[in-house]
Amino acid sequence: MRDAHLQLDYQIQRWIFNQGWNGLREVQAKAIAPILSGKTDVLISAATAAGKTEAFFLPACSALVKSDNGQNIGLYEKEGQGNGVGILYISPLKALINDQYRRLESLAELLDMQVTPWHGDSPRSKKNKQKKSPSGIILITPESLESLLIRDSGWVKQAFSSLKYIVIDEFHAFLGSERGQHLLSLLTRLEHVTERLNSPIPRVALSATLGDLKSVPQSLRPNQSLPCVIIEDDEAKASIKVQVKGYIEPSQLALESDSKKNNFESSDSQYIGIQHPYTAEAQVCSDLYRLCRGGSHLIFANSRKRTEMIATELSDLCEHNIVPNEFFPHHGSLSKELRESLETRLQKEALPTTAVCTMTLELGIDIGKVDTVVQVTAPHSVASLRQRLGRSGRRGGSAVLRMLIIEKEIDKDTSLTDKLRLELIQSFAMIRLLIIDKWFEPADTELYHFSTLLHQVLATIGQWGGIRADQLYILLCKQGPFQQIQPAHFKSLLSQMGELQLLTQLGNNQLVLGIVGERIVGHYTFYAVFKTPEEYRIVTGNRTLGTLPIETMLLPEQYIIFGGKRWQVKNIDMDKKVVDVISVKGGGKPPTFGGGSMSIHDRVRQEMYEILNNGDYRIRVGEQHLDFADKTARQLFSESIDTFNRYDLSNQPVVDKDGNSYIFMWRGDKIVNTLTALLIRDDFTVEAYAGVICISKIDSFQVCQFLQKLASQILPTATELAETVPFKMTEKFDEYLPDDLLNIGYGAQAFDIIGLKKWLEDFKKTDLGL
DNA sequence: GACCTGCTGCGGATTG
Repeated sequence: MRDAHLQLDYQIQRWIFNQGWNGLREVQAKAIAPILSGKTDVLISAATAAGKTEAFFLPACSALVKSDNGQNIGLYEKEGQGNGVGILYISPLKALINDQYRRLESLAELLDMQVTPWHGDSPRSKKNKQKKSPSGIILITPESLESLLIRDSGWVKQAFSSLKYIVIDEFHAFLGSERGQHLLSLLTRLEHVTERLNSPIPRVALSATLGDLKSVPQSLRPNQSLPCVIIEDDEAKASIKVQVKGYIEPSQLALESDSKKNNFESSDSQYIGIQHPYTAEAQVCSDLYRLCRGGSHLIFANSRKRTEMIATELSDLCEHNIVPNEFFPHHGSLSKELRESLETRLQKEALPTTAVCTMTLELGIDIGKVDTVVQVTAPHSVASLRQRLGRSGRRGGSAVLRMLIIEKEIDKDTSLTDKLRLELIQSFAMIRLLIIDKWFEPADTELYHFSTLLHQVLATIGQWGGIRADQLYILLCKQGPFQQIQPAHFKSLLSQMGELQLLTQLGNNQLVLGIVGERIVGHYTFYAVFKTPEEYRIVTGNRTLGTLPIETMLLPEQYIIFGGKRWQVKNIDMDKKVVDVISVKGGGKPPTFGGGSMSIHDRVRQEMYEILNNGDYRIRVGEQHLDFADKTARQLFSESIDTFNRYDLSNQPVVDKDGNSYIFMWRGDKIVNTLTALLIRDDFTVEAYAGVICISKIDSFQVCQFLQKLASQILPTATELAETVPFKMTEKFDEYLPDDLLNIGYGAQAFDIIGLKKWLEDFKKTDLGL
């Protein structure tokens, strides 16, 4: 293995030597032979910054150089043509393509190889050069590849006819999503147009470490026409340090009496900011200021709204204390300029910098390592917690994670779910699953993706002009990734598309685009398969601050927080989708951002039950119990345990309170959704929050009777249950789907009938006292 | 009581 690099082209060995590297990393050495062979797919799974991209590009470029030596180069140059593109690199982010382009420059120059960044913002000149003379490496997004296939498939056929490798960066970011399904379909269509279905182009997937590696090759190439070699990074993991800090939000009553007495800065508060009533949020910001100032940190705040509030508060604290600001927000609605200036500042490491961010800084973009990662409010999944934690741990030091959790002070009005401190318990559960079990949520690769299938039908017809239904089915569902789609589903889809004039069938059985289909495919927003809310541009003077998805009504004179500062709305142009704002000092109420529902995994909820049932969240290390909670978090935990025991939740899943019944399933949202939908179907008044189902004005005896009855019945299928749900359109092209497919797709995504069945069987046993 | 990603062709203004 130590001499693995000797298999590489001499010039590439020289390049490695010139980098001053101390030999190749483990994954880099292990990847050389399978990639050079060019006969298999390869999955390279390694932690961030383990040199995955070089692990691919060094052997791949080596293979490219060798096959080019002395062959036809003179002839092609004379004709003004290249000898075809050798490597197609696909990335989920434009920013990653730009990073990668910079990193490849020196190697490409040495090998005299053309490298072309190809996305919506990359220069037309570079694309034109590549168009004239296709060769070397293209770095592209799935959407740009779609546009090439539809608008210029003749060129694609010619330019990619001798393609040697397709490499997909950040493969885990695609896995299981609509966009991932789109990508796989694009790759099949590419093999089809270049007549390579029988001699497949090797696919190389680069990914952060994944849960179940064995299942990934199936996802990388659903038709299994090439084997796959898995290369894993075994390098020792750094240690992790975790702390959970609890905060108590004073009840409304306490706040009111506080403000009457006018003692805003109460005695135990270390709050050092602008005078306003004590809130847990203010205490959180005060602690963040103290913990983060002077270092380099990431604060994940879960929503853009909270991200803005915290970033603004921290900047205000800097101003108040007359020190330079070092806290900046980073999220998807901020302009590219604001985001990039922060990314550059983090990268340079010259000034202490803390980014308050959403998942925009979770993956991809190179910002180096930071001192610590802070999570404010519980993360939505163990997988994202893990990815965020991976950003911490400079110079081989331990990764440091702080979790700040706010729970409400208990008074007479406190709800049962609030008393259980479920957000805190969820945080504990996620930390334990990550550290003890080394578990995180797998991607759901069982979904149908009908919306994306409809998109691909339109795109493929757009690409070929006309195609027969049976050819379309074979291409997309047999050779391509839509392997779960039955011919009957496909027929139903096509006839609905015909009725809506998305397509038309000609006399010779060719399907062509209909009037509506032409309009959809012709519009530039067609290429992406994912849905985006309407965005308004936020403008002050001549400067665009960024964009904001507007779901609730925004009014003139209203105050908003944006880009870490306060603004007042002056004018709203509905046609141009522009909001004019002016900078203001002083308070304001931000608008609400979007809706949506979380999906907590089964295993997280079961771990929460285990913690409460055992009365212990600590991590056992040998004889010791490691307590990662601070004093307030411990107090909140003991309140939770009190409530858990008072209602006998260990044995009793249904309890009465204030005339309502609560069902504690301790299961994931799919199973909770399933029972909720069944209760609604049978006319109960139901609300589900944090995995707890509340049924209004009914006693637990009646609920138990209903559950008993349900346990002995044959449950409806997920599709049948979906028929009872009024609003099911979640994806971009759902509005064109026939009802039967919409129900199948929604049912598979939202419900888990088997999971509910198992829970009901357990319930039956406990309820009968068995 | 959630987040993120991406996209064309062309007309007009500006610059070398």
